[in-house]
Amino acid sequence: MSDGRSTSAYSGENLLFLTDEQLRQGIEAMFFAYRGFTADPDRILADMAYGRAHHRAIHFIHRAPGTTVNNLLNILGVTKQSLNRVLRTLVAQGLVISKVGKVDKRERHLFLTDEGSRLEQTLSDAQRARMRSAFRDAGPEAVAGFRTVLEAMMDTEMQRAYARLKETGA
Amino acid sequence: MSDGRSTSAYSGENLLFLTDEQLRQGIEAMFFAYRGFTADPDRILADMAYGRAHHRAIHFIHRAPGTTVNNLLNILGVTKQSLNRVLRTLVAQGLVISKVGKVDKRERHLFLTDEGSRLEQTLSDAQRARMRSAFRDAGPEAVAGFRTVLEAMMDTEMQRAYARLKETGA
DNA sequence: TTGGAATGTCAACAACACTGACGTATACTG
DNA sequence: CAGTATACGTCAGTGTTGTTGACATTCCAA
Repeated sequence: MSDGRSTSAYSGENLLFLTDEQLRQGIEAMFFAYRGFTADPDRILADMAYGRAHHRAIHFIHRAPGTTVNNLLNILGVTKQSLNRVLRTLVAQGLVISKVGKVDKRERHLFLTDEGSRLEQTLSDAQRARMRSAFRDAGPEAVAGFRTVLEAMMDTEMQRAYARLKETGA
Repeated sequence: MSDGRSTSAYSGENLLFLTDEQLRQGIEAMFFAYRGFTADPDRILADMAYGRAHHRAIHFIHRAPGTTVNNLLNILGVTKQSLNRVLRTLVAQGLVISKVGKVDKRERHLFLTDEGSRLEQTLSDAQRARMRSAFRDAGPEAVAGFRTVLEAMMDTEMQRAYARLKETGA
């Protein structure tokens, strides 16, 4: 280990960034960063009767207005019972509207009300502020690398979902 | 917004990577990637009576053998009662040993048993495999950027905890 | 030595995920 | 048209993980 060439760290090209120690640091960085990532919205939601699950639903309904329940289910990766519990309270509190589909009446299309939009704005402002600060500190090249690694870390279905969302927003 | 210079996208240097759209993509990338990040250990743990909290405890006990409950508490960012429940089951199942401190008998020092180490190995192998694959696909520069952004996204206390862990492992 | 701070444990409760089962309305297909 | 599949909602039960509150033990300092 003290040699520097005996660890298979060099094999044609420099693979030092793939040592177990580097991977472990990446894992721990991911853990700590995700805590920061959710900290601000969590604080805001703690005062209301909502939690992280509500935030996620609100985020993606804002992102893709008119999305169906099934679509949201696939994006969020939870069971319909779990999503339904969240959605039920959001509709009851007047943050979300559920409209029967016109072409397919089995479907329900989801929209944020004005009040729902306001909450979404408050939450995403807080989360964006932290992301912006982190991006600014790190610089554009680091940000590009950040995104590249994250995409590579997703399951392939999620890569597709992510790519679809990217397109509709750009 | 259609001008190209009116959006403050250019102000001395190129700040296009700080648009709300870019930030939103970063947020969603973080969300989807974290799901992938935890998916493999979660699958393994689902078959046992353990969950993600057990994984985290095992990870950091492995990382810093002999750590106290209080120390672990600060790293994990949960209440001591929450951690205690997890530790209790791990001790009961013989994965973790809790030793009364010699200099301060109030403290409990935590260690993995052989069986605990085996589980840790299984879990981290799975998680590392995904991380390694993502790192390899993305390349060393992207990985450096990834780490830079994640560090900037942490709370300052967590940055310190992360830095301390980095030192003890390198 | 006594009172407060630190450390850890036990108990009860809330949030949010899961499975399984069922019901209703609508769409599709032979 | 009959039968099947799909989309959505709901009830009931369970498990993990977080929370607060109450409490015991140990240490330390006034």
